[in-house]
Amino acid sequence: MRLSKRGEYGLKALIELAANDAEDVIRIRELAEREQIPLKFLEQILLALKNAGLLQSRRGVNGGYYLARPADEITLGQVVRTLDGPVAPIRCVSQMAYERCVCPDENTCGLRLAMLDVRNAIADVLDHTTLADAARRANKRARKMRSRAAR
Amino acid sequence: MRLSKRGEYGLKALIELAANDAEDVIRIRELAEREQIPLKFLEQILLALKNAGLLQSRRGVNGGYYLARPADEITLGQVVRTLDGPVAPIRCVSQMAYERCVCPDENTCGLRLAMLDVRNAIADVLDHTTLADAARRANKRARKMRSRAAR
DNA sequence: ACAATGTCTACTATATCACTAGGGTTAGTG
DNA sequence: CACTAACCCTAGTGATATAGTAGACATTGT
Repeated sequence: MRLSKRGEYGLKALIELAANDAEDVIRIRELAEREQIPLKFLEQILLALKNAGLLQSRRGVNGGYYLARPADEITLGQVVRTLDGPVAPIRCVSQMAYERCVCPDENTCGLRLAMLDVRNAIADVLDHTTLADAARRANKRARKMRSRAAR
Repeated sequence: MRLSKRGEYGLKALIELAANDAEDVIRIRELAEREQIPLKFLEQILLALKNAGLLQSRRGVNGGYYLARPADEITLGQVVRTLDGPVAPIRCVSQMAYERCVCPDENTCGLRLAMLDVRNAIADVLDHTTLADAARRANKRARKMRSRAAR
């Protein structure tokens, strides 16, 4: 049930991009430093995200990355599936990578039915939380902390 | 986000045990054949489950395994945690294996807050589904199919 | 005694993870 | 035009986890 570092780093970077009021690019190095991510590893991750159509980039001097779509149109689910593959705990309940299992009848397999619930619970959260949501929640909390500190 | 074969086999075996009206033992070999699980691998798994207090066994002739508690008092969560470790996608939201992450403030980390939702969603299902539930759902469906076929 | 069962530990092949390395391409700047 | 700053792409690598196999040992019923 684990999110890989790949997934973790990718999400962090995208949330950072979402927080950084859209449309101005950010360099990989910048993101890597802010989030403490190995630079070359992050390169690969952002590239994969770009090839999946979630990011766009500008090359050369003053280059960098920016979100391919508005932050509230990119869900965490899309990101996780791109970087970590299927969200389902077992293949026979996966939408994106279904594979029949060995049990004689899928509809009478207690394990499968339970894991289907798990898959749906995970997908529900991941597919209904956008980068904008994640960025907003972070900022809201941060603002609350700052105003408390200011008193 | 994946359940290992270890976890899968363990759950299948326990659900099978739960379905097999309690208190009479089942041999490892029996379980392995019914569920198509490599015998020696299943041995290890059941042993781990026993050491975790979820199973009990009788040795020697007519030996075998049986549930340490009633099937409606063992949750899938207990099994998964025993065989696959923490249910949380990242350590910093884990109950059983918490570990601080690198972000400066855990309460303003957008990723962490989202993953906390995911963890809770998973735990909700796993900790509220018992072996009895899983076994019952399987049987119910099976009965429905049989009665439909009988008509 | 012996056969059928669970117990325990060690080993192994393969895959996956988390990177690192390094060369290539594009685009501004002096 | 040369140079440099950025992204692009592929290959390699060491460590760890996964999914088993193997085999000796312990217990119990007949």
